[in-house]
Amino acid sequence: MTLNQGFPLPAEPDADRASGKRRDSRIQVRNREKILDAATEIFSMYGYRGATLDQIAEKAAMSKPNLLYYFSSKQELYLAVLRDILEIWLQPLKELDERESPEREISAYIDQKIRFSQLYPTASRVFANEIVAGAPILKPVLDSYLRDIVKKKARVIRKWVKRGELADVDPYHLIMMIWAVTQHYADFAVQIDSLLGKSLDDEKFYNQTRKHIKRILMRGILK
Amino acid sequence: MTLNQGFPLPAEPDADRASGKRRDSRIQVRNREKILDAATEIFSMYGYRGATLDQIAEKAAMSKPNLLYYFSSKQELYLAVLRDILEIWLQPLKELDERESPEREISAYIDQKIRFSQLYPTASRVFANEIVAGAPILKPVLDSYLRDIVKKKARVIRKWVKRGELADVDPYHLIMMIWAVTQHYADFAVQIDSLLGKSLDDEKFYNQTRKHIKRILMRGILK
DNA sequence: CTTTAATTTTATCCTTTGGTAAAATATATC
DNA sequence: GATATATTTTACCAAAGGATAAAATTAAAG
Repeated sequence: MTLNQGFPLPAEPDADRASGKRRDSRIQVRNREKILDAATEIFSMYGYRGATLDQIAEKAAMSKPNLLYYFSSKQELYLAVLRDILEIWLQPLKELDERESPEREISAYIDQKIRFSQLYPTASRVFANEIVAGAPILKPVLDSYLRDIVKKKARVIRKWVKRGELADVDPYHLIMMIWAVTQHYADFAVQIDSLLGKSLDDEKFYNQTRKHIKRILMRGILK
Repeated sequence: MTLNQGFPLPAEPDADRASGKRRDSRIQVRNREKILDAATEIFSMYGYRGATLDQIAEKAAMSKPNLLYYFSSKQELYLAVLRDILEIWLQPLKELDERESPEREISAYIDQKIRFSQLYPTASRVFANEIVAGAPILKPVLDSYLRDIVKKKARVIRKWVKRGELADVDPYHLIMMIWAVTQHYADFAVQIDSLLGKSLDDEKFYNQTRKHIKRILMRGILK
C-alpha cells in the first residue's frame, strides 16, 4: 500500500503541453472536469480506499473503462483531486501581509477560510479525510511546502505581537484554531445540519457564522 | 448500501445477560477487546468502507474467521466501535451545570474535550470519519439524542448570557467552536506533527495547547 | 478421565474491484 | 467523403474482500 510516489506537488505533471500531442480538446476538458467533480464527491464520502471507480464513473455518467481513459488509475485520479484542492486551500494563507494591521489581515483570512468551506465543502472533506487517515499521500507536502509557508506566516504574527498590536498568542496555535473552526463547518456539515437544520449554503446562516467566529476569535486575540 | 438499521444507540444489544448462555468468559472479554482496539485503529485510518477485516484481524493477531466468531459481521463490529466512542464523546457535555459559573463550567468542558483528544485520538478519528462521510450510521443519533442534549445545554449557556455572566454569544456556535478546536488536535494530529513535530502525548505541549485554547476562547466569550 | 461446550483453523464461495484488450464508434483533417 | 485519430463500449481477468461450513483443537464440568 505504498500509494505515495512521485508527488512533487504542487505543479501538474502536465508534460506535453506544446509538445507533440494536442491535448485539451473540448471534450477532453469537459470530461476530465466531470470526472474530477464526481471523484471529489465520492472520495469525500468514502476516502481513498473506500471509494470505488464504479461509483465515480456512475456519478460522472460514463463507463469505468472510459473513465480510465482519462485517468489511468485510481491513484492518479486521487492525486489530481488532491492537487486541485491543495492549491485553493493554501492560497489564502500566503496572502497574510505584515504591513497591514493584524485586525484587518486576520479578519480577512477568516473570511477567506469560511468562504472556502462554503464554496468547496466536498473538497474540504476530501482534504480532511486525507489528513485524518494520516496523510498517506500529502505527508511529504505537509512536511515541506505547508511547513515553510506556515513558518513564514508565524513570523508575521509574531511580529504583530512584538509590535503590541496583538495579544501574546502562539502563532501556530492561532493558525490551527482558525483552520479548525472554519473547516469544521464544511467537514462536519451533517452534524450541524442535525443540530440546527442549517448549512453555509444559507446565506443568512453563513454570515451569522462568519461574524460569530470572528467576534469571538478577534476578541480573544486583539489587545 | 443501507448500512444503517437497528441502531437504537446508545444501549448495547446485550440480550442474554442473565439468560441461558454464559457470556463473558475471560477469553471472550479479552478477545473482544483486542478486536475492538484493532478495529478502532483500522477504521480511523480507512473509514468503514476502506477498512478490511483482514487488516483488523491481522492487527488483532487472529484469523479472520476467528474474528467473525466474535463479531458476526463487519457492520456489527463497526457499530460496536461507534457505540463505545459515542458514550465517552458525549459524557462531558452532559455535565455542564447552569448553577456553576460559566467561567468554571466552560473551562472544565474544554479541559475534558482536549483530554479526550489526548487519550483517545484514534477514537476521535473514527468519529470524525463517520461524520465527514455524512454520518451514514450515526445520523439518527445526531438527529435525536445529540440534538436533545445540545438543545438542553444551549439553554444553559443562554441563561448565563441573560444573567450577564457571558458575552452575547450564540450557544450553538460556541459549542461547535469548542468541538472544532479540541477535536482538531486529535483528528489532524499528522498535520500538527508536520508543522510542530509535537503531539498531545507530549505533556508539555498538551498543557500549552490546553491553556492557549482556553485563553483565547475565554477571553472571547467572557464579559 | 470423559463428555460437552467453546474456540480456532482450514478450505472454500461468491461478489466486488481495479485494471486491460480489443473491437466499435465518433470526430477531425485533408 | 476517405483516412487517421480520438473516444467509447463490450467482454474479460485476477486479486481482494466479506462471509460460511465443517473439521480440528482447546477448555470446562462432572
